[in-house]
Amino acid sequence: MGAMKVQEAKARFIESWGKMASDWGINRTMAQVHALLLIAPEPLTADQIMEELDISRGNANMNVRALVDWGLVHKKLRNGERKEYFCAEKDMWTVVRQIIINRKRRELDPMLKVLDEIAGVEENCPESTHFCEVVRDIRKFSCKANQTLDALVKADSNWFTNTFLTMMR
Amino acid sequence: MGAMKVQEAKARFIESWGKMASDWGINRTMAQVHALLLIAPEPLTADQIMEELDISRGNANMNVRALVDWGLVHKKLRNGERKEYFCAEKDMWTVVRQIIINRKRRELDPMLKVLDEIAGVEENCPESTHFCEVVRDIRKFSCKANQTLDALVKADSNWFTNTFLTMMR
DNA sequence: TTTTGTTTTCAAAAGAAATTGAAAATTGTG
DNA sequence: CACAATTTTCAATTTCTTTTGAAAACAAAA
Repeated sequence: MGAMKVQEAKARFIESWGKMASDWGINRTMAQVHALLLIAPEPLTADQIMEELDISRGNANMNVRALVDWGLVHKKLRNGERKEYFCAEKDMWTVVRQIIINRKRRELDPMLKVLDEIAGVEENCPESTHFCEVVRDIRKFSCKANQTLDALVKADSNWFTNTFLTMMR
Repeated sequence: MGAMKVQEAKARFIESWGKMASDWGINRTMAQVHALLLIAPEPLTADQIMEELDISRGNANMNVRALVDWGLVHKKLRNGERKEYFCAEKDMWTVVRQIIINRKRRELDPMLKVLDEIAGVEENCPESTHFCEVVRDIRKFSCKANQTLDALVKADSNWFTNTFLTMMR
């Protein structure tokens, strides 16, 4: 069997990255734009993104901006040019760290807040006692996960790949 | 400020659990059924789930079955009764482990397979060289994540809460 | 200031996903 | 077997999400 052509490989990468993201509750197009910029050797303009992915200007704009908000894509300006160029953060550890930071803030933190509040429910019958037990257990666990993620975010790339993973053997 | 009433707290828990899940690409109702069973002191029937969450029979059936497939809910039969009862796995470590196992199999594994395939693309121009670099970097990272998750799944609850998290300080 | 190139917005349309509910299938019981 | 209780299925519907594209806003240059 012959080796795959680079154009086919790129298309497969963009498709899979998008599929994976949408499984994880992230807009498919946002992930495809991210994938496209990850494998682009040079920064791209909005027009190039529209062209490559065959999407509208509004869509391209929205999703590029979301990626910039997530800290996964950077805006680049070239002197003498009015167009904006975009390029993806290529360091995988930084990419993962940014994703952890964002999802933690948007999803884990609000859940922890709710758990805190409902853990203080009045406990005056067997039903509420059982409820409190379950909630406190989940709360304890979530706090640990929270701490772990904080530590991971602070850790640097080498620490992660070397120390942490060797230990995991 | 007075303590929250248990009925309100339960409703808040079910709502938040569902919200969090849908952010993560999981059917909201599936998570609400899960939340309901987590805080139910006794196993519930399909009819009780329909009643509590105000959903249709078909919906209740689909989502309970999905939860059983995920290993998060167990079917219980009472002798002399034809109805099926359902109760949630209450051990949080088991819950998290099951979720990791399922999502890994459904989403990480297929992505790794694609990365393997496209990492072998023919490398005969600067463009394909850059592409290969990026893909191999992502692949290396994903393999590490994969190993880490495997180790986590094998680890037991105490190991997680004690060893791992203490180290994370 | 006016023109021109570029980005942003957002209401409407299209598309995807979840839900319903009634019919069909299944399963235990007399 | 026939009956009754229960679960499962799935086409039609509803609901939620994403995308489009044209108009508005913006910003650099003339």
